[in-house]
Amino acid sequence: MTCTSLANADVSDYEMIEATRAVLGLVSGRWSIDVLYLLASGTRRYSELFYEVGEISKKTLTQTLRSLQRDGLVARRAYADVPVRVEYSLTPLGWSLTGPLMSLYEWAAAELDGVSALRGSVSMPPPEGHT
Amino acid sequence: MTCTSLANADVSDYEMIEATRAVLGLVSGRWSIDVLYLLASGTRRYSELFYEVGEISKKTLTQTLRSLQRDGLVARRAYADVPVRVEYSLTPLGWSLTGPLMSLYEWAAAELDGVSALRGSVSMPPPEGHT
DNA sequence: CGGTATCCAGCCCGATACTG
DNA sequence: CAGTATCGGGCTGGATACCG
Repeated sequence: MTCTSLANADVSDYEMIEATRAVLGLVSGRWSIDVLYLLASGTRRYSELFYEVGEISKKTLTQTLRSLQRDGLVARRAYADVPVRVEYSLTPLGWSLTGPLMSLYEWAAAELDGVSALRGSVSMPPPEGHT
Repeated sequence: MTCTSLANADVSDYEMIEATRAVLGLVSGRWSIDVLYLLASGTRRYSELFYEVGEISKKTLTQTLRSLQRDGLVARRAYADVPVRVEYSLTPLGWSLTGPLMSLYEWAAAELDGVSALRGSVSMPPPEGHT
């Protein structure tokens, strides 16, 4: 079976593939992770996200936000103030996803040791020559 | 800090974002997960993967394999037999990644319960609550 | 401030055909 | 069997300008 690291060996490969890929799809956007992590540290206004993410365009930030919103990971709240104010935050579902996401980070930190190998492009020192 | 769900609150947001995105990058190919899960259940020949993955093209399968290979997740082994034979398998690093990947699947199974909420890609026929 | 509209570039992926 | 070569299409994301 596939899952030696877990107990539920009764689910099909196909089901795991589909589901895993679907989850990956939720955060596959170029900036999804950035937005998720930023919102994990607190509610933000649109312009705060725009500034803090860095090089993102407004169009793409909006797209990213809408996508996360549609998937139920992020909540949008608009206030009728006169310079308009909109705040984004993580939903409970969004929060729950930070766990699995952290396990990916943990893996990187443990296996790739400091992530230095990941910056730019991943170049692993070959544990043994592959022919 | 950001990580209320974990203990290591001493790493920067930036570092987590970079690392998490890097890991995501390793498996971001359309077929990476399929290949990884398939290889997780045992070594396969090229043609076996080609058949088992389903709708993938040879070019894309090769690309996916090369990418996973470059990242150190998959090992390639060629035999000089006369109908050429090539076998692919997971490296220890590849194996170690199946854990974090499973936690993504677990999340989907727990939070999305049937994956129906996952846009378009996953078409679950009739929801006959299995628990 | 918080977006849209429009145009455009790059990348990933597929189909088909050919090769050692 | 296990690829490579070539052409092409769709989708994501960027730049800029404009709007309530």
